[in-house]
Amino acid sequence: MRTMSKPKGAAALPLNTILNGDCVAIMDSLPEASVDLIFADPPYNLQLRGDLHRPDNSRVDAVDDHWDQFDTFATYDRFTTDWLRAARRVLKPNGAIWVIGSYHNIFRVGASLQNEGFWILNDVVWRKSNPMPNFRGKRLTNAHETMIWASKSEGAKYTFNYEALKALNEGIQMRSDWVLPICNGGERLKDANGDKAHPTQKPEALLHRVLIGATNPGDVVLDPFFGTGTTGAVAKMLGRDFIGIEREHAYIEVAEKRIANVRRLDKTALEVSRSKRAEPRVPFGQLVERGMLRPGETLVSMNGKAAKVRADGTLAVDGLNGSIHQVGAALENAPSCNGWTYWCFKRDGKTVPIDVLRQQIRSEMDDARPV
Amino acid sequence: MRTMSKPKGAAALPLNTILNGDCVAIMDSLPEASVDLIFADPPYNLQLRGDLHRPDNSRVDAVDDHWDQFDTFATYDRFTTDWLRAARRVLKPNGAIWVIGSYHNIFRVGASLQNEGFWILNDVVWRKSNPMPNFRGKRLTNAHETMIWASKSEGAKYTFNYEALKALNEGIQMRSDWVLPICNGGERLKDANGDKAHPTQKPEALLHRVLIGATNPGDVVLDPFFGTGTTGAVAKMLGRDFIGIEREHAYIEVAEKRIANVRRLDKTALEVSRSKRAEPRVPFGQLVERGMLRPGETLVSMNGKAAKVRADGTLAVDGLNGSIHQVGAALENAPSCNGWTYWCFKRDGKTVPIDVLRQQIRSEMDDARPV
DNA sequence: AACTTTTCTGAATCTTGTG
DNA sequence: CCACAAGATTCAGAAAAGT
Repeated sequence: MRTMSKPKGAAALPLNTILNGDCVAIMDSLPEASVDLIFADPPYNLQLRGDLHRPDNSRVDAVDDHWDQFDTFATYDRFTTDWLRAARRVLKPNGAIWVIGSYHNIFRVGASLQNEGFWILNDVVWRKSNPMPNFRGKRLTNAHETMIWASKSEGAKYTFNYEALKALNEGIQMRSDWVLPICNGGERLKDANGDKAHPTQKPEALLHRVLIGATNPGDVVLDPFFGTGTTGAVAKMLGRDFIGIEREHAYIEVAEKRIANVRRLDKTALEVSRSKRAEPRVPFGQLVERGMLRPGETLVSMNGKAAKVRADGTLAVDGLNGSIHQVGAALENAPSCNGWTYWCFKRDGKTVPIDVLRQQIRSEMDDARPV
Repeated sequence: MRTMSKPKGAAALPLNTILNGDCVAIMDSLPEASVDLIFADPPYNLQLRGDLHRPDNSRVDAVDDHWDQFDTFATYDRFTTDWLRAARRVLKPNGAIWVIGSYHNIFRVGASLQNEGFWILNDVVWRKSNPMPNFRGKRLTNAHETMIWASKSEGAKYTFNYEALKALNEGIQMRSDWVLPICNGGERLKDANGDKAHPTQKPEALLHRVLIGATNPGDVVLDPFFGTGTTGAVAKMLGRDFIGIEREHAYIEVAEKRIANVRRLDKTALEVSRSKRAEPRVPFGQLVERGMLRPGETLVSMNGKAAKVRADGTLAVDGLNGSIHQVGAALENAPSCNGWTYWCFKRDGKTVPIDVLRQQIRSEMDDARPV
């Protein structure tokens, strides 16, 4: 009696297939309130201008695909509202949605989500361990993307596997910031020419965490911007069903081949290998920002040298300035110097190595360890 | 004649004071295009329902102040648009704004910023090293807040002290995710009863990094939601001027006392590492004019290319001639080339980059300049 | 084969001054 | 407004190439 235990209309769901076409039209053709989770990676509307070159003159292969072009914010908002409405219709009352984006689009997406009645549960920051730097030194390294997790409406009973995520995080409650590398290496899909098959392929680790935390085995996961099928691959691996929607034939072809090669995991295989984290690096500047040392304060070395702390975390001593390591090395006329053990500060008449302050910060960071 | 050297209307700026009242009305009363930076920590529109209790049944002291209550998203959007418009008017053309918020309000704030013509430069995640856990285990630990950094308009020349932030981060480009502890301990201001004076006091370390990175000494920083004055305290310490606006008398009282106790840092402590772009431009021809290089002399590149110096400060190599940059770019078949680091000259058998000669000229210029 | 060095690349709203 | 030229600018990790 398998069909009887399923909700009405579920039999019509095209499970574990990729549907080709516009996601709004296709979602409208699916039965109402039929999927448990939606994961969406919509176009970011990057609005890039000219070319960008690295300092070594190589050209950055930017996202200039036609599907990321929108005339105005208003056009993008209409696009967003349209697909969110269609998505909300196919979502079960206790279902949830995850949307990923960058500062180019995520604020518009978030506002639209709220306007359409979704209820935001968390915003989750994907902190990239290896982002592309800012080559021209004109802004901060754009080192993260944002995901929004929302239930269909306020008060809905969404799925949240608290203990599973806590286990993934070595027994500590999972935080809203996730440190994960970008997708490259063997995981990155290539086309026939050896070029990347999709400009913005997401890492499977990201989807792994989302699906473990927000779905149960057997749940139906819909991805309206399927691309090369990371959502489908991870869903299959974790024993969830998926429905993919994608406009580009080329991406579908790659995705189908990819997913065919995925093996559903048995339970024991679900264990994740985890590497122990090295001692986190603490920039000296943080001691200044946090008021542990004051700009203008004098640091001294064991052999009587002295230097002044500046507001940007460098040291200055007659004409010379640089990092704690550089200034130490220069004063000692040595090729290198560990500034952390070289410099001391004075408190209550006592001379204390600044490394003590670094240890203090590290112990605070341990409390926050996100992995 | 102090007033004559000041820009028009600047005399009217109420520097280093806290103005009591509604921020829109007060900003409208200030002269147009008069402040360099705005830091805003607007109400978060938290929409908390009822009380929250910890597992041990103690009550969480939530933000339920009357100033954080908005009926609907539309009401909040109107409020946001109103203060952003007023803020944009008082901002100088090359000024910038920072706004901090959480998932409750930041998406609406970000969309409004874009709608009003601000140009987003980065979104910055403040990752809290010691956030409040999620007691119910129903969501992820809300471990971060989001700041949006935007210029007044696209293409504006905002202030960004790239080198100073890089120095603060021990020589590595500053990223868009900042790990800092929340404000507690001695920094957390208490009222007469020993309770926290303000529910959402921001850490000074956060403002330190913002002001070091996005302002210069002497700049005017406006905070329209001043609260207990973290912005003012850090601005004063770092030699920036501030203007605070706050509705609640109780907060103003605390802030004034707090800021009075802050000492301004002296000038040497405020100096930060500066970008090469700020250094004076030296034409290559000057090296020839001064006899540091002789016409007819051969320059070589690291990879073995050679060119001859001509009397007018251009280089020549078989048929080709032009500036040190143009010839380097042509020889390397590259879009551009920094001739100063590309070309070397020979002295006493050693190969030396011509940039050394430029540095020599620059240091002579420093000696000649009155400090 | 093991190890070191070089090369390559990633959702990027990425310069500034002069004429 | 535009065109042109000077010249400043990158981090982590994997793959490829060299020893």
